[in-house]
Amino acid sequence: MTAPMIAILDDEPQIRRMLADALEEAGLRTTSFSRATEFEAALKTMQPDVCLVDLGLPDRDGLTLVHRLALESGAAIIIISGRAQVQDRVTGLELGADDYIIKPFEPAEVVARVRARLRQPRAGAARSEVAHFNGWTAYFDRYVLVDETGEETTFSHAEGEVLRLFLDAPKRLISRAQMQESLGGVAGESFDRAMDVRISRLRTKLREDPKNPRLIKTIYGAGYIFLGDVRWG
Amino acid sequence: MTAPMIAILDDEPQIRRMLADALEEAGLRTTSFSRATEFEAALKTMQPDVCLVDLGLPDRDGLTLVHRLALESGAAIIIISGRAQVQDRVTGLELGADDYIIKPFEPAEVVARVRARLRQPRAGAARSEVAHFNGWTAYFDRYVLVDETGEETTFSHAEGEVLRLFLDAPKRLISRAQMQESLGGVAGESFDRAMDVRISRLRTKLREDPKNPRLIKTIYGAGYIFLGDVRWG
DNA sequence: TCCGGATTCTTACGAATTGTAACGGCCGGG
DNA sequence: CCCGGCCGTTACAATTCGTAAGAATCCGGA
Repeated sequence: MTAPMIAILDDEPQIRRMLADALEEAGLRTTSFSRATEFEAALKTMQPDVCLVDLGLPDRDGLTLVHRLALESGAAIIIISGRAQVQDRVTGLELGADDYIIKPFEPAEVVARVRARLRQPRAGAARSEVAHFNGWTAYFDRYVLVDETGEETTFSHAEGEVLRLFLDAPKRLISRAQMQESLGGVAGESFDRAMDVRISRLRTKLREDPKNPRLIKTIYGAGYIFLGDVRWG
Repeated sequence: MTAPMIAILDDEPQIRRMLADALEEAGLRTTSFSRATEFEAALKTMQPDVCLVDLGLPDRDGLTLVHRLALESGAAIIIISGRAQVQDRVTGLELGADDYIIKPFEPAEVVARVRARLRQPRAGAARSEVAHFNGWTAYFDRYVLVDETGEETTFSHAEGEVLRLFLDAPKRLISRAQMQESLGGVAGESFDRAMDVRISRLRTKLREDPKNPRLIKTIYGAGYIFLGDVRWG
């Protein structure tokens, strides 16, 4: 497991230095850029986990850059800026930044905020279509489920939706309402039964013992919990 | 598609109001709490997407609460605090908060920061909920109770609520009133009987001798005491 | 010690929730 | 047009859990 990579974009050398020192001391890797063009070129080959971006760049409008980053890269974005107005902060965040730090800043706080970003699972990082859990492997692109002996079963689209929901939030209660929402059903009505059936079918494919389900657990009156150690990729 | 739910915890009514107004105007749902105990009780049934937590609470240490939240709930946590020292911010963030806003704040910025949190996919906080006591092991995530010989019994959600209450406060008197509150029952009514039944069923699963209960002791006219050496984890 | 009222325990029952088998409509490929 | 898989619906079984009711227990006062 290599250390997370933090990209720094700032035109003032001493600020780059200060940030890089603090972050590296915290056990993170860094790369610094002084101009947006360099930075963008580097992004084609590099995938940083967090980008620290100064808004006051000479060669490009910082906010546009932030917006593009937010849309295209999977990295978390932290703006570092001398512009302290509330309106600046709001627009920065609305354009997709994850945090906004005002100059002058304390390196320790920057490190803490970077760490907070690293705790989040990365969003855009091209989500894998393969998940492993408790001896099973699910290939969502092929709609195939493989058990530990290598035997294959296919699952349908509807079953896959439910399975993905579980694998995205393992060991957490998923309420019926949440499930309906995710599965695009209209509340109330007899859609409840449809959901039950989906889950029932999925349980069958996972060879669950009806009396003692190990993976998909029902919480009466509340929802479901998927117990399983999930690893994507 | 229901709007995301934001939980607000602050002891000052006017701040709660200000936050709730701003967030609701932005199309989000809110629930407010003035005390940590209320808040924690509500979390058992509710799953907010973001929690706004004031650190200066009268009835509990805010940082401890934040730490527990970060470990156990999947929600994003934003601290709102009057304490403006860098050190405060760093420890808050290190303990698991996702953001740290200093009072006095601009509602617009809070909304923008909440939105930034909502853009992230929720992390799957897999808390291991295991407690050992007197030869028994309770797995709350699996709703399973294992005795010293390894034999398994499942317990229901309602039973689990009671058991958790006991394990959280061993060797302490738990009054009926407290129990009703924690179990979400409305006072008065005939909910008393329901509680009796829950405890009765739990006693059966724990193989208590009705004449001589070793674990769940009744204090006539007062409540119950759970005797048992509890170790979590 | 004995008695009576209050409190708590347990059993039985029924309403609500959830599981699953069976049926039938829909759709795409021969 | 037929066939087969997918998927929602229906119907009925199984589980959970609150309520009612009677039994058991506790405690203070005679």
